[in-house]
Amino acid sequence: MTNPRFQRRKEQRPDEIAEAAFDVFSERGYAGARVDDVAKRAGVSKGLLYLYFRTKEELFKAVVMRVISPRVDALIERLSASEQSAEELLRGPVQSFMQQLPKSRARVVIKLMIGEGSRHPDLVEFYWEAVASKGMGLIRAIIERGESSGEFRKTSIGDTPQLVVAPMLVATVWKIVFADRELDTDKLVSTHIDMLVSYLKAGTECAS
Amino acid sequence: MTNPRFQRRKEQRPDEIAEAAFDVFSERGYAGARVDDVAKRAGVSKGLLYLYFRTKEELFKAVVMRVISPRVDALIERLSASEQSAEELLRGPVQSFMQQLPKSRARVVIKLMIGEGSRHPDLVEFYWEAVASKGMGLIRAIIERGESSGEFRKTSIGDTPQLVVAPMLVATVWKIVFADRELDTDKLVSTHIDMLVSYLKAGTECAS
DNA sequence: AATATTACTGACCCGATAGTCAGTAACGGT
DNA sequence: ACCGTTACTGACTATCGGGTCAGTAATATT
Repeated sequence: MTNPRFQRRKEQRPDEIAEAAFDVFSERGYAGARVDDVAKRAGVSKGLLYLYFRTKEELFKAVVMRVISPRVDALIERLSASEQSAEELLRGPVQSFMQQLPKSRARVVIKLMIGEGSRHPDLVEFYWEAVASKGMGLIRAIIERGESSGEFRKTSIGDTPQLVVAPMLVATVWKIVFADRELDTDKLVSTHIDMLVSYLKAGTECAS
Repeated sequence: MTNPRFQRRKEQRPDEIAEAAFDVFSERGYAGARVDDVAKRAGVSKGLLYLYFRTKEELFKAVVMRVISPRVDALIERLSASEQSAEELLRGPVQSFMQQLPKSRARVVIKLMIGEGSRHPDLVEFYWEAVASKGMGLIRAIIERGESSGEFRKTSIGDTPQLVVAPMLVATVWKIVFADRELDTDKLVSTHIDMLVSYLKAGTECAS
């Protein structure tokens, strides 16, 4: 009846701990999360956690990087491989990505960046490099593709890609703050995309 | 040479303390702000602070309420008194409000709500009552006025007033997270309003 | 000038929690 | 079966910060 008190699993530990940390940070924010709780949730002692992550802040960074990077890279990959027209891209993958994110776990990262980013400048730097700038670049590229193919007229949207992404952010923030109060995320996004596309194409369908 | 060590200024203290607290919360967030620092910045002892505010949380609420309510009420006041058409309202006061907010001090309240709202449910409740629902109602009223006067066609924008306000939120969040990295707030907002209005009026100017 | 009132101070308390480390036990090698 | 290595434990320390309160001094009142 001597089942071992623990197992030695050097390989899996960091991932398991980061996963647990993600949950705890989601619920409590950075400052509110206790390292003890992270360890407990990972089924591990606090000492072990500190063996893999030098400080709480280090842990925080690891979490953000793990959750975000894969997602962004996957999207970029998918879109740049695609042969679709600009409008198809916007109405298809871009729209569905924007609809998913506010519901996904990743939304918590947005919360953390807004709430605690100012005290982790190098994390913001990383986020900018790995996420924001890539995302903006992608949007800009799509708009420009549409403009040069004649699908879209010339507008100033290309200069402010944030505009395309705006409803996603609103939906995300709304869910973070007002969780329960109903908001139809999908409709918000699709209405916006519809508006956006018709703005970009204005003058294409009827002579002004 | 005996200038008094302090003055008794019962009336002004709460405001001064709230003001200082606003600054400290801005820089550090709720959890990161030390009550000692707030007191110090207000030029007051910690004990006095606790004479006017029962807990740190109470202080937090007071700050949010002071900063937000006046602003919102002023806007509502101004708009409901106005005789302008829906389009004029959107292009005028609504647009300029949306351009101002991301630059104003009030933007920090957004940050606090997102970052720490989940641990202060009654504050979220207050914010919903005093700000969000009023704001959404106002937007909806403007859109509906435009629809019933024939300025605008029937769209689903009226159902998702968050859409109108989206670029303001994006600009605000952008400034919070990426402070230094340039973003032309004014252009972001004006482009969006332009897009919005032309979407709402589509079919009015050229037969489809 | 003496007294009463109360706005205000700051040293203190104490619970919470980030981070440490001496010791323990799982597992691979022989 | 007996090491030797090291992944792992959990009790401990140090510190930080919210909240208290006995005392002090600025003003009002007489």
